[in-house]
Amino acid sequence: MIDSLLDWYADHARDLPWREPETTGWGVLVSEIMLQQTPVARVEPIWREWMDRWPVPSALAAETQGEVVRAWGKLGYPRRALRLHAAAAAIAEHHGDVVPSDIDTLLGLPGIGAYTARAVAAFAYGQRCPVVDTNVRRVVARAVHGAGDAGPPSTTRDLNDTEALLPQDPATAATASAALMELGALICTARTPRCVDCPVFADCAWQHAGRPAYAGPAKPVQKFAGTDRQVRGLLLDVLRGTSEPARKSTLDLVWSDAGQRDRCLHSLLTDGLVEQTADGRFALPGEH
DNA sequence: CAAACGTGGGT
DNA sequence: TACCCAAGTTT
Repeated sequence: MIDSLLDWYADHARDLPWREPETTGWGVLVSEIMLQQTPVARVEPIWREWMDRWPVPSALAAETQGEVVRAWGKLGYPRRALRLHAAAAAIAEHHGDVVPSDIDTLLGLPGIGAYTARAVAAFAYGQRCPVVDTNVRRVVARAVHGAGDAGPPSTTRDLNDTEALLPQDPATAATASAALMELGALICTARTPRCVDCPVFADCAWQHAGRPAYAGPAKPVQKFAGTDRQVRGLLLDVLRGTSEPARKSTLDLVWSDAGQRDRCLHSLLTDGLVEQTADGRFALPGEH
């Protein structure tokens, strides 16, 4: 199964810039953080800007938090920008401005969890370690277990299942990890899998089982309209758009419910995404 | 472990 | 038009 997957990947992998051989560990790390819960198409232009502007961790660390949040643009989940900024500072300070290759060391950095640590180890440093994201979990659920979709995550089982698929050679294993993710992104998709084009079709347990429907618990659907997330986004969007601090009265225009609006502004202050100036206005952090 | 956390494109 | 969903992490 892995051999046909590798053949397919060699022919069909997207030409994503962070996959170029010359990409540094820093480039890979930035891409992985940006790609968390965020589509490739939206990440690519921002990633290019960041690499031009901040080619090494210390360059990013030298910026204010506010400038980093502004440059994050509308990628979403802007706390990622703050954490990446903090990770860059730690890498510059404690790791010689080079992204660590050790998984446990990576896990100690802000914003880097089980997925991202292994993705960096594999894709930047060619290590043989299971890289489990939502794509891989879905591919494994179908191709290996014959289920219609992945059930709730189970860290140990997911890691073991994925590790069992990896070739022994580290560099090939890293490519296989990328290929599993690519298959999930392009062919073995969540909604309408393109099984007619699948390189693993002949070995797929889901096909052999007659493509049974997903039997597990329903996945919770995440609301957005009217939530604090939307209001926080609206508030932050105002501050990203101005170099001058904004008055409270300006921010009040983005949402009619005063209680919710104030709660959200307060949570942004708590998160460090917004700061209040000496004269009581509001701005992105570190820019006044 | 569940819930919070942005945003916008595809179906 | 709604709803689904996208390379997760943190609390």
